[in-house]
Amino acid sequence: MTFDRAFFERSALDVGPSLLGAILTHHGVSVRITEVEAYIGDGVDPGSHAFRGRTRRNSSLYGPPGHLYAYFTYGMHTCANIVCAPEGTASGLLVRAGTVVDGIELARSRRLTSRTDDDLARGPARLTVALGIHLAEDGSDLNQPPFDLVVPSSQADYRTGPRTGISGPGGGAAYPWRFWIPGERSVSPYKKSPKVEQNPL
DNA sequence: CATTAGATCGTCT
DNA sequence: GACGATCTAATGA
Repeated sequence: MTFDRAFFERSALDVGPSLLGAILTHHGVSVRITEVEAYIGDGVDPGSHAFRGRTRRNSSLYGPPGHLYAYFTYGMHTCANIVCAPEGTASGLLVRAGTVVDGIELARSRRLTSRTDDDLARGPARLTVALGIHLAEDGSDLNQPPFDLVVPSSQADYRTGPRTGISGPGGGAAYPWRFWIPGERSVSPYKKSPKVEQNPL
């Protein structure tokens, strides 16, 4: 065990910044997390998969904190979330980007289209491929093999901005619920200098 | 570097 | 039946 369950029992908005710099490991590849997005549950967050309540797909988002929520999208991509908040509350952090710190050869072999090492885990779907995370692992405990997650002991320097890739009425991108470590080349290139707005919560 | 189009299918309405 | 919490290749400045 490399993290306390209590670490993820808080709101994703609080866990987000403190998770930056964490090391996520899966089947021979380790990544230092450099960018995440918070999604808070059920009815309050139009951008969340759980906005309209519990379904088969998003059910692990309601599960125990510190577990994996993996989903399939755009007909070809799998993305990974870390479940936050107490069990029963749908909240999570989409892991958007990271730097490969171990198993880089294996990561390269999984991401043959990647031209540079900076691109190996830049973007949520790419990161999932680099780590070799499969959709079938949805719901897995990140504190148990083949996963491992080491959370930082101190708060890293970070920035906030609007979430990316969210559309629809109500504008799920309205709030600065994206967190990243400045100066990291692995952060998503999209909307690099977003306007920072007030956090409504 | 910036913008754009196409790919592709599970999930929910 | 419509639409993604996206990525890549291609094109133009």
